[in-house]
Amino acid sequence: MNQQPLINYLQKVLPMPTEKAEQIASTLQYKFVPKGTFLIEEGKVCDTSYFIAEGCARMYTNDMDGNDVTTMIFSNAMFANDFYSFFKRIPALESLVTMSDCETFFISFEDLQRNFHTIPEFREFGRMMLINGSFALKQRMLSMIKQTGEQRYAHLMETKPEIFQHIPLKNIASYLGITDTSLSRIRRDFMRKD
Amino acid sequence: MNQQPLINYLQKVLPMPTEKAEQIASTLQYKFVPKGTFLIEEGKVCDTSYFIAEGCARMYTNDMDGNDVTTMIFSNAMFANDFYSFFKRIPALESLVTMSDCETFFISFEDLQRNFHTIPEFREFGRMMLINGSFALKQRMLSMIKQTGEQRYAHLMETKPEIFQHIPLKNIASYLGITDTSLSRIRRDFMRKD
DNA sequence: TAACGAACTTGTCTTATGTCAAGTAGAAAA
DNA sequence: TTTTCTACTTGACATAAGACAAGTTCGTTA
Repeated sequence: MNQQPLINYLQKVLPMPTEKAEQIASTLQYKFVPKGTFLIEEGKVCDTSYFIAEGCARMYTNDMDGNDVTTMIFSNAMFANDFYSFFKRIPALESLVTMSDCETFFISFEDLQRNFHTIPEFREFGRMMLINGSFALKQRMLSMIKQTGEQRYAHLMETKPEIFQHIPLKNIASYLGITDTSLSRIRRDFMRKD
Repeated sequence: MNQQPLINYLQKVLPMPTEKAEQIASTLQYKFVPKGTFLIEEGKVCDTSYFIAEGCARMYTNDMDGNDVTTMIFSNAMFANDFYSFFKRIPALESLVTMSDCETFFISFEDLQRNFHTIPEFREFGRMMLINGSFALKQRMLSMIKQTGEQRYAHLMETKPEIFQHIPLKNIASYLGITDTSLSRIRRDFMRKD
């Protein structure tokens, strides 16, 4: 239950004095979460927010044909949440499941609201996290328009190589917007190049 | 300078007493913006936020090959902004240009920050707008994964038919993630069906 | 040990979409 | 009026990626 990764994350998103970061960190509770645990379940209101200090999780939903589509991949030092369900208090449209044993710090909706009202830095931190999340989403959306599946794969390999150790390729494929068949061929071609 | 669309929008995003909405609305200033005006310019810090009460605008950026890619289309009763540039005080990566004469209400970064600190409802409104924006972005990203260009076109025709009167098809095509050639064929096939 | 199932690969064929180039139409400029 | 430009369309061909089906590999269960 080393809080350092959480403190570092808080300060990275919104520069603030270490004491403030420690104060905020102390409002989250440590929890070990084994592989295969659902942190968010589709259809239920998401009322806990998880910081994944160590480990890896996958958010997914089903499309009209019932196919499992990975919508987001969380790994070391990221906040995992369905903000839409969390803040609007409506059933989540997606599920979140751990893909490895995880070291997490969590906070309930109530405690988070209290923080919002009592710690201005937390408010700012929350805003920055939403803005950063939106930016990442927009970049990913643009990569769907501007790049090929192969380019998206190469980028993912560079930026988050660790996820390939925990997440099946078929799930990574849907995250990249391609089929598992295509990903398999892309990987074969990559092997041959190197 | 009828503020009603703005007041309606505020209350739609975050239900609040009409007096509160009117108070917030009074912190924005009316401005008529002719077609072809840049509200945000790539490379400059975005320090004004615009509510487009009436009219239509297009956000775009250039990809590596120098192609113009439409990243977002704003029309009646929407807030147009580059939050990433606005809140982080860094140069915008995109430009925003009006595609028709527009009736707008704008607010400066300073006034908005003041509102954040003095009007709790405004703070909540801002948070909700960010969350709604993220949700829309995620849906659009998923539509790039799960749907064909034709399906995305059909959806856009249903939800924002008005933009086809002001925005050239080539710009709409890049927004849909297809080429203008493909959009032209999709539209031809649609004509034949009906 | 054998059987099974999930993850992954590969072959074949199809399809959506892109690329490039030529052509049309209408508005704006000369 | 003629010219020019931009938006848009269309044809011919190329390519990325999907669909489907048949393996292969490997860990788990019986």
